[in-house]
Amino acid sequence: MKRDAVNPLKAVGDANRVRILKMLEERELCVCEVREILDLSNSTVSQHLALLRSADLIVDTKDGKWVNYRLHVESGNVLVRSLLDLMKKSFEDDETVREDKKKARRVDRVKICGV
Amino acid sequence: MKRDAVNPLKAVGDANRVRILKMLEERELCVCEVREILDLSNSTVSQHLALLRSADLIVDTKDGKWVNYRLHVESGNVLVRSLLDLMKKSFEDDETVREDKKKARRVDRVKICGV
DNA sequence: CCTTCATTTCGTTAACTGACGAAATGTAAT
DNA sequence: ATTACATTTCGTCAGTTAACGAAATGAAGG
Repeated sequence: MKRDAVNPLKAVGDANRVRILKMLEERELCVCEVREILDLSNSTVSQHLALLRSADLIVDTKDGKWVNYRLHVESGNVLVRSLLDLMKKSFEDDETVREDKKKARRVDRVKICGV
Repeated sequence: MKRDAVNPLKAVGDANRVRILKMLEERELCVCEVREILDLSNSTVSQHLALLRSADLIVDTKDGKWVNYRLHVESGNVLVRSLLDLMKKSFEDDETVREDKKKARRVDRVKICGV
Protein backbone atom coordinates (compact mmCIF):
# COMPACT_ATOMS: atom_id res chain seq x y z
CA MET A 1 0.00 0.00 0.00
CA LYS A 2 1.46 3.30 -1.05
CA ARG A 3 3.18 5.08 1.77
CA ASP A 4 1.15 8.25 2.15
CA ALA A 5 -2.08 7.28 0.47
CA VAL A 6 -3.67 7.23 3.90
CA ASN A 7 -2.30 10.61 4.97
CA PRO A 8 -5.50 12.58 4.32
CA LEU A 9 -7.40 10.09 6.47
CA LYS A 10 -4.80 10.32 9.22
CA ALA A 11 -4.88 14.10 9.06
CA VAL A 12 -8.60 14.23 9.59
CA GLY A 13 -8.54 11.89 12.58
CA ASP A 14 -7.96 14.54 15.20
CA ALA A 15 -10.59 16.69 16.87
CA ASN A 16 -8.61 19.92 16.64
CA ARG A 17 -7.89 19.41 12.98
CA VAL A 18 -11.55 18.63 12.32
CA ARG A 19 -12.40 21.92 14.01
CA ILE A 20 -9.86 23.72 11.84
CA LEU A 21 -11.29 22.26 8.63
CA LYS A 22 -14.79 23.17 9.72
CA MET A 23 -13.90 26.77 10.53
CA LEU A 24 -12.10 27.09 7.20
CA GLU A 25 -15.45 26.34 5.57
CA GLU A 26 -16.48 29.80 6.73
CA ARG A 27 -13.49 31.67 5.37
CA GLU A 28 -9.73 31.55 5.14
CA LEU A 29 -7.91 32.23 8.37
CA CYS A 30 -4.39 33.00 9.51
CA VAL A 31 -2.53 31.08 12.21
CA CYS A 32 -3.27 33.48 15.03
CA GLU A 33 -6.97 33.57 14.23
CA VAL A 34 -7.09 29.81 14.46
CA ARG A 35 -5.05 29.97 17.65
CA GLU A 36 -7.56 32.41 19.13
CA ILE A 37 -10.51 30.13 18.35
CA LEU A 38 -8.92 26.83 19.37
CA ASP A 39 -7.12 28.29 22.38
CA LEU A 40 -3.91 26.42 21.70
CA SER A 41 -0.37 27.72 21.41
CA ASN A 42 0.78 29.31 18.22
CA SER A 43 3.31 26.58 17.50
CA THR A 44 0.78 23.83 18.01
CA VAL A 45 -1.66 25.43 15.60
CA SER A 46 1.12 25.97 13.09
CA GLN A 47 1.95 22.28 13.25
CA HIS A 48 -1.65 21.20 12.77
CA LEU A 49 -1.88 23.46 9.74
CA ALA A 50 1.41 22.13 8.36
CA LEU A 51 0.12 18.59 8.71
CA LEU A 52 -3.16 19.41 6.99
CA ARG A 53 -1.20 21.10 4.23
CA SER A 54 1.15 18.15 3.78
CA ALA A 55 -1.97 15.99 3.44
CA ASP A 56 -3.06 18.35 0.65
CA LEU A 57 -6.26 19.26 2.50
CA ILE A 58 -5.45 22.96 2.77
CA VAL A 59 -3.19 25.44 1.01
CA ASP A 60 -1.62 28.65 2.20
CA THR A 61 -1.10 32.03 0.61
CA LYS A 62 1.07 34.79 2.00
CA ASP A 63 -0.52 38.10 2.83
CA GLY A 64 2.17 40.38 4.19
CA LYS A 65 3.24 39.06 7.55
CA TRP A 66 0.21 36.84 7.67
CA VAL A 67 -0.24 33.40 6.16
CA ASN A 68 -3.77 32.58 5.12
CA TYR A 69 -4.99 29.02 5.02
CA ARG A 70 -7.93 27.78 3.03
CA LEU A 71 -9.48 24.45 2.05
CA HIS A 72 -7.86 22.89 -0.99
CA VAL A 73 -11.13 22.09 -2.73
CA GLU A 74 -9.45 22.04 -6.13
CA SER A 75 -6.93 19.36 -5.09
CA GLY A 76 -5.97 16.80 -7.71
CA ASN A 77 -6.22 14.11 -5.05
CA VAL A 78 -9.63 12.46 -5.31
CA LEU A 79 -9.55 11.25 -1.72
CA VAL A 80 -8.88 14.79 -0.55
CA ARG A 81 -11.80 16.22 -2.51
CA SER A 82 -14.09 13.47 -1.27
CA LEU A 83 -12.99 14.02 2.31
CA LEU A 84 -13.54 17.77 2.17
CA ASP A 85 -16.96 17.07 0.74
CA LEU A 86 -17.71 14.59 3.51
CA MET A 87 -16.49 17.03 6.15
CA LYS A 88 -18.72 19.73 4.76
CA LYS A 89 -21.76 17.55 5.45
CA SER A 90 -20.54 16.35 8.84
CA PHE A 91 -20.35 17.87 12.32
CA GLU A 92 -22.89 20.52 11.42
CA ASP A 93 -24.83 19.74 14.58
CA ASP A 94 -21.76 19.89 16.77
CA GLU A 95 -22.02 22.75 19.22
CA THR A 96 -18.29 23.41 19.34
CA VAL A 97 -18.10 23.51 15.57
CA ARG A 98 -21.01 25.93 15.45
CA GLU A 99 -19.30 28.19 17.98
CA ASP A 100 -16.03 27.99 16.09
CA LYS A 101 -17.71 29.01 12.88
CA LYS A 102 -19.42 31.91 14.54
CA LYS A 103 -16.10 33.08 15.95
CA ALA A 104 -14.43 32.59 12.59
CA ARG A 105 -16.94 34.98 11.05
CA ARG A 106 -16.30 37.68 13.64
CA VAL A 107 -12.61 37.29 14.44
CA ASP A 108 -10.34 40.19 13.47
CA ARG A 109 -6.65 39.46 13.11
CA VAL A 110 -5.46 42.97 13.88
CA LYS A 111 -7.22 42.86 17.20
CA ILE A 112 -6.29 39.41 18.41
CA CYS A 113 -2.82 38.76 17.00
CA GLY A 114 0.26 39.74 18.92
CA VAL A 115 -1.45 39.82 22.30
CA MET B 1 -16.84 18.81 20.65
CA LYS B 2 -18.45 15.55 21.54
CA ARG B 3 -15.96 13.05 22.88
CA ASP B 4 -16.10 10.26 20.31
CA ALA B 5 -17.63 12.07 17.35
CA VAL B 6 -14.27 11.83 15.64
CA ASN B 7 -13.80 8.12 16.35
CA PRO B 8 -14.84 6.90 12.91
CA LEU B 9 -12.30 9.28 11.36
CA LYS B 10 -9.61 8.13 13.75
CA ALA B 11 -10.43 4.50 13.03
CA VAL B 12 -9.99 4.95 9.32
CA GLY B 13 -6.63 6.69 9.65
CA ASP B 14 -4.51 3.55 9.66
CA ALA B 15 -3.29 1.64 6.61
CA ASN B 16 -4.06 -1.79 8.03
CA ARG B 17 -7.58 -0.79 8.99
CA VAL B 18 -8.13 0.71 5.54
CA ARG B 19 -7.06 -2.63 4.07
CA ILE B 20 -9.49 -4.44 6.38
CA LEU B 21 -12.40 -2.22 5.36
CA LYS B 22 -11.55 -2.67 1.71
CA MET B 23 -11.39 -6.47 1.96
CA LEU B 24 -14.68 -6.51 3.81
CA GLU B 25 -16.21 -4.91 0.73
CA GLU B 26 -15.69 -8.30 -0.93
CA ARG B 27 -17.34 -10.40 1.77
CA GLU B 28 -17.46 -10.87 5.51
CA LEU B 29 -14.37 -12.41 7.03
CA CYS B 30 -13.32 -13.96 10.32
CA VAL B 31 -10.30 -12.89 12.34
CA CYS B 32 -7.98 -15.57 11.07
CA GLU B 33 -8.84 -14.90 7.45
CA VAL B 34 -7.94 -11.24 7.95
CA ARG B 35 -4.79 -12.32 9.79
CA GLU B 36 -3.81 -14.50 6.83
CA ILE B 37 -4.23 -11.65 4.36
CA LEU B 38 -2.61 -8.91 6.43
CA ASP B 39 0.11 -11.16 7.82
CA LEU B 40 -0.17 -9.78 11.33
CA SER B 41 -0.63 -11.59 14.62
CA ASN B 42 -4.05 -12.80 15.63
CA SER B 43 -4.24 -10.47 18.60
CA THR B 44 -3.29 -7.43 16.56
CA VAL B 45 -5.97 -8.16 13.99
CA SER B 46 -8.49 -8.73 16.75
CA GLN B 47 -7.68 -5.33 18.19
CA HIS B 48 -8.00 -3.58 14.85
CA LEU B 49 -11.38 -5.20 14.37
CA ALA B 50 -12.46 -4.24 17.89
CA LEU B 51 -11.50 -0.65 17.21
CA LEU B 52 -13.39 -0.57 13.92
CA ARG B 53 -16.39 -2.08 15.70
CA SER B 54 -16.27 0.46 18.52
CA ALA B 55 -16.27 3.15 15.83
CA ASP B 56 -19.44 1.53 14.48
CA LEU B 57 -17.83 0.88 11.09
CA ILE B 58 -18.21 -2.89 11.26
CA VAL B 59 -20.34 -5.39 13.14
CA ASP B 60 -19.70 -8.98 14.10
CA THR B 61 -21.87 -12.07 14.11
CA LYS B 62 -20.94 -15.36 15.74
CA ASP B 63 -20.74 -18.46 13.58
CA GLY B 64 -19.75 -21.35 15.76
CA LYS B 65 -16.22 -20.84 16.91
CA TRP B 66 -15.76 -18.17 14.29
CA VAL B 67 -16.66 -14.50 14.48
CA ASN B 68 -17.59 -12.92 11.20
CA TYR B 69 -17.07 -9.23 10.60
CA ARG B 70 -18.85 -7.17 7.98
CA LEU B 71 -19.25 -3.52 7.06
CA HIS B 72 -21.94 -1.75 9.06
CA VAL B 73 -23.57 -0.11 6.06
CA GLU B 74 -26.85 0.23 7.89
CA SER B 75 -25.33 2.22 10.76
CA GLY B 76 -27.43 4.97 12.26
CA ASN B 77 -24.35 7.17 12.35
CA VAL B 78 -24.34 9.40 9.29
CA LEU B 79 -20.60 9.95 9.42
CA VAL B 80 -20.08 6.19 9.42
CA ARG B 81 -22.28 5.66 6.38
CA SER B 82 -20.61 8.51 4.54
CA LEU B 83 -17.18 7.16 5.37
CA LEU B 84 -17.99 3.66 4.19
CA ASP B 85 -19.32 5.18 1.02
CA LEU B 86 -16.17 7.22 0.58
CA MET B 87 -14.00 4.18 1.24
CA LYS B 88 -15.87 2.21 -1.36
CA LYS B 89 -14.84 4.73 -4.00
CA SER B 90 -11.27 5.10 -2.75
CA PHE B 91 -8.12 2.98 -2.98
CA GLU B 92 -9.53 1.01 -5.90
CA ASP B 93 -6.29 1.55 -7.82
CA ASP B 94 -4.13 0.49 -4.91
CA GLU B 95 -2.23 -2.67 -5.79
CA THR B 96 -2.18 -3.99 -2.22
CA VAL B 97 -5.91 -3.44 -1.87
CA ARG B 98 -6.49 -5.27 -5.13
CA GLU B 99 -4.37 -8.20 -3.96
CA ASP B 100 -6.15 -8.24 -0.62
CA LYS B 101 -9.53 -8.39 -2.30
CA LYS B 102 -8.44 -11.19 -4.54
CA LYS B 103 -7.21 -13.13 -1.54
CA ALA B 104 -10.41 -12.37 0.34
CA ARG B 105 -12.38 -13.98 -2.45
CA ARG B 106 -10.29 -17.16 -2.39
CA VAL B 107 -9.38 -17.56 1.26
CA ASP B 108 -10.81 -20.61 3.04
CA ARG B 109 -10.97 -20.49 6.82
CA VAL B 110 -10.84 -24.22 7.37
CA LYS B 111 -7.58 -24.39 5.49
CA ILE B 112 -5.73 -21.42 6.92
CA CYS B 113 -6.95 -21.14 10.50
CA GLY B 114 -5.17 -22.97 13.27
CA VAL B 115 -1.91 -23.31 11.40
C1' DC C 1 19.68 48.35 9.01
C1' DC C 2 16.74 47.73 12.86
C1' DT C 3 12.51 46.77 15.00
C1' DT C 4 8.21 44.53 15.12
C1' DC C 5 5.46 40.88 14.85
C1' DA C 6 3.38 36.55 12.53
C1' DT C 7 4.95 32.26 11.66
C1' DT C 8 7.92 28.24 11.69
C1' DT C 9 11.29 25.22 13.61
C1' DC C 10 13.56 23.00 17.55
C1' DG C 11 13.86 20.36 21.70
C1' DT C 12 11.37 18.23 25.18
C1' DT C 13 7.76 15.79 27.57
C1' DA C 14 3.57 13.12 28.41
C1' DA C 15 0.18 10.43 26.34
C1' DC C 16 -1.33 7.36 22.77
C1' DT C 17 -0.81 3.65 19.37
C1' DG C 18 0.32 -0.58 17.07
C1' DA C 19 2.69 -4.52 17.50
C1' DC C 20 3.75 -9.00 19.83
C1' DG C 21 3.37 -13.43 22.72
C1' DA C 22 1.20 -15.48 26.57
C1' DA C 23 -2.67 -16.33 29.10
C1' DA C 24 -7.74 -16.33 29.44
C1' DT C 25 -12.28 -17.04 27.39
C1' DG C 26 -15.73 -19.29 24.80
C1' DT C 27 -17.68 -22.67 21.64
C1' DA C 28 -18.20 -27.33 19.34
C1' DA C 29 -17.29 -31.92 19.06
C1' DT C 30 -15.48 -36.10 20.94
C1' DA D 1 -15.63 -33.23 31.10
C1' DT D 2 -11.86 -32.95 28.02
C1' DT D 3 -9.93 -31.57 24.00
C1' DA D 4 -9.32 -28.51 20.11
C1' DC D 5 -9.23 -24.33 18.30
C1' DA D 6 -10.90 -19.31 17.19
C1' DT D 7 -10.97 -15.26 19.51
C1' DT D 8 -10.19 -11.87 23.10
C1' DT D 9 -7.73 -9.86 26.85
C1' DC D 10 -3.43 -8.72 29.27
C1' DG D 11 1.13 -6.95 29.85
C1' DT D 12 4.80 -4.98 27.57
C1' DC D 13 7.62 -2.50 24.32
C1' DA D 14 9.03 0.67 20.71
C1' DG D 15 7.52 4.26 17.84
C1' DT D 16 4.43 8.08 17.06
C1' DT D 17 1.91 12.15 18.25
C1' DA D 18 0.21 16.44 20.37
C1' DA D 19 1.35 19.80 23.28
C1' DC D 20 4.40 23.55 25.06
C1' DG D 21 7.98 27.41 25.36
C1' DA D 22 12.07 29.15 23.38
C1' DA D 23 14.70 30.24 19.60
C1' DA D 24 15.02 31.02 14.56
C1' DT D 25 12.99 32.82 10.28
C1' DG D 26 10.81 36.10 7.28
C1' DA D 27 8.24 40.16 5.83
C1' DA D 28 6.84 45.30 6.39
C1' DG D 29 7.71 49.73 7.89
C1' DG D 30 10.26 53.18 10.11
